[in-house]
Amino acid sequence: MKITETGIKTALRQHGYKLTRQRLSVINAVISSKDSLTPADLYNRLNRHYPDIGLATVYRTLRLLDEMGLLCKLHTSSDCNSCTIGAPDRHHHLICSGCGKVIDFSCRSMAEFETSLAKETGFEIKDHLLEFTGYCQSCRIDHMQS
Amino acid sequence: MKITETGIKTALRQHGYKLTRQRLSVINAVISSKDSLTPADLYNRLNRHYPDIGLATVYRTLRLLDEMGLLCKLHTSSDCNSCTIGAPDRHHHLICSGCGKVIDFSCRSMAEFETSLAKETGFEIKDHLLEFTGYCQSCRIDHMQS
DNA sequence: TATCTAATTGATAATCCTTTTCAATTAGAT
DNA sequence: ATCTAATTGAAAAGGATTATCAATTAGATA
Repeated sequence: MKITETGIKTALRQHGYKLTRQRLSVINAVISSKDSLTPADLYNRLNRHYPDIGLATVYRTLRLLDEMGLLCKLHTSSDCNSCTIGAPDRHHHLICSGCGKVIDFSCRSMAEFETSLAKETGFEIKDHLLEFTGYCQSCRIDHMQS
Repeated sequence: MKITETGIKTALRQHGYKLTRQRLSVINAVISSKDSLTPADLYNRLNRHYPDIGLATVYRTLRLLDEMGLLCKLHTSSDCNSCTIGAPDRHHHLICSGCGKVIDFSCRSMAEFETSLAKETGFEIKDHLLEFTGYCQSCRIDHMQS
């Protein structure tokens, strides 16, 4: 299920949070980005068109999204605080080491794997995090040419 | 392949690093712990028996282990800086949300899955990170009793 | 629409966590 | 035993995140 601006607005209202200009601009920046963003990335990007936004508000809005289960944090080798929009309870990402692009993928066999792993180990699995890193198609070509 | 104190000593020598009391104590603390430890955890634990060790040395030793490819960082929901000994290039962990215990597991089918995913998406996969969180066998029992 | 109130904001200070600096110490070569 | 460069601990510096607080504002109410 894709998360839209409308969906997030609804979620904010349902949680009793106000729809402010600042929150909406942060949310739109996260939604419209193809790659993952750190709080500082977001702040810099927003500042170009909206010079008065505060860094604290960026952090606060991200925390809000996180609380509502609409933010997904990535954990690449270099950075653990960048994020994308998305339900964080099941992470399935391809992250390009070249350009930072994030590709979601679905994995039907994961549930099955989880079940057999739980049976083997006696572990009650509640969540998982699965991220592949490497080079996306266009970055592979760039690599070959250089 | 299990990583031992002897193995790490050899690695230090091969990289031209000196075998100091401080390094060995940090390394032993990481090796002997069943759950993952943050730098501060390590520092506090070491301080009990070795009051003069500096926090900076703990950080420096962890970085050294990381450089040599002997440290594996975990990324649980609450914390991204705890670590265990182990090759970090292929993460396969079960992490107990109750007691923090970390269980390694092997996954034969992952390579196969990786191949088909690469074919589907054109992505050249270099690394992955896979962590399951939940409750280990003994914590499940604790939960039921309480 | 005007008014009201509590939530929200930006700026700044405070609080982490981590790295750097530097003089003193020490491992390991000779 | 001596020497030298690596290593150390303490403290300062740096960076990221959170808390504080007066001013502003969203959204409810009349």
